[in-house]
Amino acid sequence: MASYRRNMEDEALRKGTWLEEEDELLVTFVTIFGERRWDSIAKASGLRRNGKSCRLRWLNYLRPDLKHGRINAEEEQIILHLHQCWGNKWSKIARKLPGRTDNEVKNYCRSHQRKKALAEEQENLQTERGITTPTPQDFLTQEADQSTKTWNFEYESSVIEKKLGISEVSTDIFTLSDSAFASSQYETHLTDWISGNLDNQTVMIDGEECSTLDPLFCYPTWNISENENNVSAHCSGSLWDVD
DNA sequence: AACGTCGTCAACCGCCTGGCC
DNA sequence: GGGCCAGGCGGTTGACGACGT
Repeated sequence: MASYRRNMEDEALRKGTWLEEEDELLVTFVTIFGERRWDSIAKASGLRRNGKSCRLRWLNYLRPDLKHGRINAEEEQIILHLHQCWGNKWSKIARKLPGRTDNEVKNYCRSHQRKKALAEEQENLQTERGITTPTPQDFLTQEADQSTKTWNFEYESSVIEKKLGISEVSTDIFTLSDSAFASSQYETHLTDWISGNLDNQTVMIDGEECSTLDPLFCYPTWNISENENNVSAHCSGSLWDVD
């Protein structure tokens, strides 16, 4: 009998796209009841939706603090970096982007990954045919060779390897492997840094205003001092000031 | 204009977790 | 401790519009 009643209730439930009237009703009842007890809201409002559906509609679409519209370049950088760091922790990533939902972040990442996969596929095809496209590292090395003796990517790499205690290095810290990063002193620091700095703040660096959301702000600046006995390196920039 | 393909986004589903009794 | 329930989360699907042919 109970299951029969449940079936009848389920059949009466609406699914699919929300109507404007439903939205208005939901907003009214969330205003009264607050953002909880979604089953009660669903029943009290007379909406033929279940509590989960109401909650989702509110969180992903109706919440007044939501930012509607396309993901901008700054947000894109944050999403991609944090996805590299945390993996598919969509809600965790979304919390660092005010006004964005986990659903938006997830959808964005998926379409981005699809594009990336396509690009890689094409790259592989080109490689098979013997055509290669230059990597950022190629440019770094070229530039270093031409402009200054102090900046040599190979040299920098080995210093960074030593500093982080890893065998492979990337100029993009977020692409470091989990194990390499977890074993370094920077792991805890980075987590704290991200938590503390992903609100858009303006800071002064070398007399210039910089946003803490600017991806360049995340990259280390390596100060290398050399004497007869040893070579020491210290990386600077707010993210890299461990001490 | 008609059709097919692709990308985006909203919504649903199932599993998991935490709180309460 | 165990069952129940509400809510959170990530994966998946389907609708729809944009764009190309």
